[in-house]
Amino acid sequence: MLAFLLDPAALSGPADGASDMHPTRQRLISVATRLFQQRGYHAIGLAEILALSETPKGSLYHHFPGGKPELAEACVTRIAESSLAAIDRLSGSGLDMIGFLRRLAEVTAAWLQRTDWLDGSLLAVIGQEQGGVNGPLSEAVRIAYQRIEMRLARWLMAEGVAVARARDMAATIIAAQEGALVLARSRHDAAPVTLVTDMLCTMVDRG
Amino acid sequence: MLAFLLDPAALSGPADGASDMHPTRQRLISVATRLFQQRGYHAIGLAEILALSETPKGSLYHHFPGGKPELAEACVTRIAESSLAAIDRLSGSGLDMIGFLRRLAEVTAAWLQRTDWLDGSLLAVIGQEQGGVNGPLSEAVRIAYQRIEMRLARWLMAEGVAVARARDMAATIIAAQEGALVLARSRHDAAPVTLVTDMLCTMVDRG
DNA sequence: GCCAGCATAGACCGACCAGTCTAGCGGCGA
DNA sequence: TCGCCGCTAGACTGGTCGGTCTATGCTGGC
Repeated sequence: MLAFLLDPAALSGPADGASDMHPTRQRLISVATRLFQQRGYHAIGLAEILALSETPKGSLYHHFPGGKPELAEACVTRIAESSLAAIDRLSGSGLDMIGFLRRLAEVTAAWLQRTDWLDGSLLAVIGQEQGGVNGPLSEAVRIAYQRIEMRLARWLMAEGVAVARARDMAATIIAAQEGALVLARSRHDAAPVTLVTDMLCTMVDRG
Repeated sequence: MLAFLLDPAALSGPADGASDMHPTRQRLISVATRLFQQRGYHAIGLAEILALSETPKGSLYHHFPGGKPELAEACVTRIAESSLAAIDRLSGSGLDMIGFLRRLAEVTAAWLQRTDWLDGSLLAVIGQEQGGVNGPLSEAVRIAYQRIEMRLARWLMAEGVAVARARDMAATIIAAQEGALVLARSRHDAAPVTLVTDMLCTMVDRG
């Protein structure tokens, strides 16, 4: 979910401990992530990824022998790690829970508008497309959500929320944000993000 | 969103005023809806739809001259109309708002488990895949969400909610439910649906 | 300078895609 | 009985898909 804190700029930011990654690999993941999160996994052909990233096909299969699925998996993992880093950044910035949620809504709304509603949640779109299919890709999405949820819960616990409740609240926050994103993109209107955030704030407020 | 009240059985139920529709057309929409909501628009080939519905290609293009996009549009519209009918049915059954949300959660959880997490929200997956693309298909999704939201808001108003607040609450309910569905499918666990419903109930309770 | 390897480069392939087209079925009105 | 027409039927096509393969840089260690 915090996935949508990310824009292409953030993707190549220092938050990702990926400076040691081969530039071609990095470029492929970056371009593929953007395309996948805009139109999903199946709608994007390798040709488009290769053209936009100015990479020949041979390089793709050198860095990702598993082809398209492996590349998508790398994108999912990358999004997860960037999200974890974003949570850590916020948790170290002195914001309380309400402040965090408000800030998240601001960033999300700005991102949606800036990308002209083109970008969406990579995890949501790939997760939905893979559906019940039990492949490594849907497994990667599941793990990504789980990791984000746990990190979020850990922070909520540090803010004084009880253990069991923290897990539940984290899942609720992620679900509500993802849904708001779906609706906001369809309507070309950031209002759902704000509305959902209001609700989350009262939830957090009451414990 | 109430989209997910629907399973294949419900789709061919009497709730749809489509008894006058040509059986082939009906069969195509029914099968295509199920496939699309499981794996999205682009992952499903016509061959699969035709095989499962035992329909030759000529018939598809007879009933849907616009081809795959027109078929998908019909699926979206059908989902919207079934959702409206479902809302009307519930609003006439004497349930209060909390009762409605609880019932929705029950039905959704049961549906997810029964379909082994294969089925998802047609509107969400197609909306995400189409992204910012301004085609008739994404427009159909937008309109579907809008119609569902308005019908839901109308009912909330009948339950005593103020006009402006009803619209906001309706959007929030849809967003939260859609997000819960995304997370639940990925985790193969209906808990997010319950969690989100708890939050929605307190929202509705406080007005 | 030379070799070894990683990495680039893109021609090429069979499979599959959505969509077109012609042919034929079957029931109903004249 | 005949002809019409809504509908079925599926062969066929051009294009695109993901993936493979061979050839060619390019560069750091010797």
